Amino acid sequence: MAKTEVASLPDRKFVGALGRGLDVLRCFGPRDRWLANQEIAARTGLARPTVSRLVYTLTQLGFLRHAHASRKYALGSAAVSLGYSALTQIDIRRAARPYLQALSQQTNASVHLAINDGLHMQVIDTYWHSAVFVIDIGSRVPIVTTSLGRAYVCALPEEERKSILEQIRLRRPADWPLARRRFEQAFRDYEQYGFCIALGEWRRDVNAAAAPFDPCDGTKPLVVGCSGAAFQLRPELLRRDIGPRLLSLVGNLRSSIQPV
Amino acid sequence: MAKTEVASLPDRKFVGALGRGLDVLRCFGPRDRWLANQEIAARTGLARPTVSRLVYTLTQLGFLRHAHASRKYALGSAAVSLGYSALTQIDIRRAARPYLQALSQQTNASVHLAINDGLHMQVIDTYWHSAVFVIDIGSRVPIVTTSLGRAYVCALPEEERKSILEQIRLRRPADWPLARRRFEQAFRDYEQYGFCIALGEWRRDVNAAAAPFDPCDGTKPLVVGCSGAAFQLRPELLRRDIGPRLLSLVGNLRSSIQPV
DNA sequence: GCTCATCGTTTCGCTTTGCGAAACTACGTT
DNA sequence: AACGTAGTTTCGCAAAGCGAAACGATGAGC
Repeated sequence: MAKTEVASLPDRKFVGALGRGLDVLRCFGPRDRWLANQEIAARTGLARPTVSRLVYTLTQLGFLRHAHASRKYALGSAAVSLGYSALTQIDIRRAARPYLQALSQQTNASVHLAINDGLHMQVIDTYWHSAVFVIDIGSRVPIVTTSLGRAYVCALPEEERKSILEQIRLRRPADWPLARRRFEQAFRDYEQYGFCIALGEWRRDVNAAAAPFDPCDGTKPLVVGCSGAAFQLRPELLRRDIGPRLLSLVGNLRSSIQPV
Repeated sequence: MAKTEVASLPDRKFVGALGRGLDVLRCFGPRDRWLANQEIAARTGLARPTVSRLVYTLTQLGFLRHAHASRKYALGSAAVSLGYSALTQIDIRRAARPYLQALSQQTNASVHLAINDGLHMQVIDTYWHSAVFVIDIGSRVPIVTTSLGRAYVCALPEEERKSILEQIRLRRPADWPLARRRFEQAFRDYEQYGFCIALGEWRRDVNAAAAPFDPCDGTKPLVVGCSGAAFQLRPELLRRDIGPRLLSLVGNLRSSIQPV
């Protein structure tokens, strides 16, 4: 009765204190760069003294840093390090760089490489020409309304796909009917052409196409996407030109990492 | 007596289990992408059952992922996410991009933006022309032997500088006499010119210069550096041309973020 | 096939951790 | 000055979670 939810799960293997600490770290994001102790407590549902200690620990270890003026915390350099260590492990990123750059130049549009994290896609590399519409490295975009997200979901095995869609349904029941129809269309596109398209759904006046890339090493698929102003990337262009280019990019990428 | 070192520090505020879990995460790096349970145990000095539980917890939360084949672990997508969340918080990075790119083109050399993490500098953005010598985003370079590291240390307030140098001394007592002389030279450079230089110390045939940038918001200084083949970036060029360019870059950067 | 070695997981009892109510402190505000 | 608010510290106690040892799984050597 002391514990609220964990009581039902007497998982002896799970180290609670570590989980709570990581929950604290997860509170921080592009939206919430600086958080006070109490905001963290509110978000995580932890008692304030607990938060106080966790934050102290995380600060000691460099995962958080403290702004004395505002009495708030932000992610620290150890978090950056960790993320980059994680990043360099994705060596596809490095292999893909020249291809992305080339595609960006050929199409005069932005090109992105993204991985999945929960119900978002996280952009891990990007090239853009016009600075009008910028998704920088590190941006996160929703899975439902973007071509990046859809291509990812389409590439998943049946079971995982259902699981993700179910989570999306639960998250926003109101939007589900529309989202579902759109996704089914995307899935037909994917089966027929091998890539997905989204027209002005996430941001008005931004069209995009994306194709998945399965590294075939047991890890989750990555996605390569191309996006730009709607008046530039007309649906026909995306379908006839950009989409096939994405597919050929993915093909090149595959053969360039295969020998290794 | 159960605890080895923590016993002397009865720090009631420090949450040990969290610290241990983060230690596990820190084992992973560009060098060690895949680690087995026991390797982690060896590195962290934790008992194997403990590692087993921590790893289980971290995997549950997406910070590690498991390769069934090799029975090893690697950093997972949550780690990438966290790092990127941390990254986007450094908005100087975004502001600096065009300047870095321009400098790289002007000098035909590699340009880096780096932050400090412990006794290393972590590269958070990079531009290069020749692919001969590549420090990719996410690379970590030592603090002692690189211009990036020295510029950082030089820019620190007296007390912190001493603390870092002390750590370096303790880490590698044998190298200290040389490191010290080199650093003192770098410090004179810094005081006189505002930037630091390193000639072939970290990698033979690679020369570099770097200048610190203090964001003046209480956070640690960043460093901008320029490096390239020794035959191209001769000492005189670094001192007369590249160095001043770095200073002007830093100045531009400052004025471009000041209004915001 | 059998044994032995190695690595990972699970069990289990004991100690210590580390949680949370409440008290305390430090600021800012009315 | 009194009050409100956010953060920290105290303290007693439940239980978290650590580590020795047992167990299980996998692979090598013969």
